[in-house]
Amino acid sequence: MSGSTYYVTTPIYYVNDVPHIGHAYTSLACDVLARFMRLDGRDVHFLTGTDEHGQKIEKAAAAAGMAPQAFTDKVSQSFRDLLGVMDYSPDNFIRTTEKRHYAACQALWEKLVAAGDIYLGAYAGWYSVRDETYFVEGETEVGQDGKRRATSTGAEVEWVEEPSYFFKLSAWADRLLEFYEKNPRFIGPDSRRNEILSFVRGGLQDLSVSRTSFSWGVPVPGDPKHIMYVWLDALTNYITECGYPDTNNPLWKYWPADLHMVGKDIIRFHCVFWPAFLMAAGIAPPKRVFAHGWWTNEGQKISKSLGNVIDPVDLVKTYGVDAVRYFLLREVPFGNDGDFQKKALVGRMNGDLANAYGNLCQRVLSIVAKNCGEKVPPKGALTEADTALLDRAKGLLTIVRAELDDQAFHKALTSIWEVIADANRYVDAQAPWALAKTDPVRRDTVLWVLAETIRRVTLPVQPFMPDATGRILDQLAVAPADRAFTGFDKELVPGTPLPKPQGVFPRYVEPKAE
RNA sequence: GGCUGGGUAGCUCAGCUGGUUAGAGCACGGCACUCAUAAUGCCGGGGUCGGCGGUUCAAGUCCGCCCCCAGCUACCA
Repeated sequence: MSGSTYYVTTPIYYVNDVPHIGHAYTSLACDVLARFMRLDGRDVHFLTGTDEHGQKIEKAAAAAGMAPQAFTDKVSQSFRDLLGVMDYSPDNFIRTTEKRHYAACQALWEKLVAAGDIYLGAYAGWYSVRDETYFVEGETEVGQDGKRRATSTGAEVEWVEEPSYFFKLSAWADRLLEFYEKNPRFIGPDSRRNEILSFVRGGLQDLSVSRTSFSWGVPVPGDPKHIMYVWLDALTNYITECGYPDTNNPLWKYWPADLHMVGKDIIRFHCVFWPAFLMAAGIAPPKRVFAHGWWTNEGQKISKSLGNVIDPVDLVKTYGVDAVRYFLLREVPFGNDGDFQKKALVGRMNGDLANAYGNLCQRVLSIVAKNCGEKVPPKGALTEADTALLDRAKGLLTIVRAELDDQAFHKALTSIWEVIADANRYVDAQAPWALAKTDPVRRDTVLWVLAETIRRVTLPVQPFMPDATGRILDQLAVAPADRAFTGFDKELVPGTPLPKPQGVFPRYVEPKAE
């Protein structure tokens, strides 16, 4: 386990949009995993980036009077800005407009052609000249005048066929089912796995993988009128990063990816199309794809038209990055949809962070500071209560590791906070302030047990709240090198000088004026 | 319509292969304590476990029917 590679990816975000809570959520989950695995000694590669091709971008750029590349240079910046705001730690930020990505896409294409999985056919659909786009049957309706129109735009549509290359996806259904069977962890959570299985069991159609209706994208080798359609372009970024087609590239060691984190809307691309492409090209599919849910805002579906889009930058400004990170991963079972409520966020901030965790640190560290000469107190003989608490804290790393292996962030945090609650109970039961008068030796041991418990609890919280936990570990004088999990069993050494304690998780008080 | 997953305390949810008085967190009420960020701890109220019927010594936990909710049922990133 230690030293082994861990490659985790976010989807590449389409730059047609500005970053919202959904983007932040996906990347946050990846960031926590990446940070955890690094602390756990893994050789981590964490990739995020932007998808910058396609007709929408081409048109948006034209509308802005800009060249497509200049346009995407500009709008992809907001996604790069989010990295700092949310404290993400990617190893690279990939863009589909990079030259190496063109090379990778074209190499993959040629591999698929050589394998006989791509053929030239015709893509047919209901085309709206006005919208310059195709609609599927279900997106259109026939009016009273007998004419068929796009339901969403009201524009008249006509049946059009254009030449297009197809990928023989229909031939891959059985092999995909066999792959799912042999790799039960390939799709998470289980509910999504069921959906994908039933979808593939229902049979697959060949997939149109090129378009001639726009030019902003990767040209098809040997037939540059054709531009690769979204699937082949976007998904390929994951292997572009590793150097494909150069499997001697040092980064190739990270493939196959350990985890593609995605929103539930793009699970099919990742769980059906992508492994089929890869298997057809003789490349190993990723080990796992996990689809998380969506957020609603105070019970309402989020949409631009409703004007209730949640801006992660605003959240961080108001509540702080650690609280936002904690809330998003603690409030909702990861994989489920969740409802974003201010009062729930404030409840978590004040209840879980300020009252339970922050106050535990503060009450313990301030007694230590006042009674133990601003040093780690001496550790005497341990009672049953002492070892019971310490043992629970010692067990956390194994528990959190297992939960994160399943992307069960909420369970990992719940387990940690149970120990925090135990520690608060222990403080009350041991009453070190009373021992100060009767048995200062025992008091010191109690305080040592508490400080050591805080240290053990805090190490696995680091990936979730890197800033606050860093400050707590500073107050315990834990050396940076001992904050990785190799330091988990390095107990606090009595006599180590400690800095003056300071609150780390302030209570959130609603501003007076709204 | 079909498929899948759900309907358990005010809210969010745990309850594995059926077995003592159905649990947790939050919210609410009372008490204790005072080291601490008016924090913490203890106690308590509150549930026809969607409905009806069945199997069983025993069902939230199995079977049948019904009601309700969510997701999926492909070319939009």
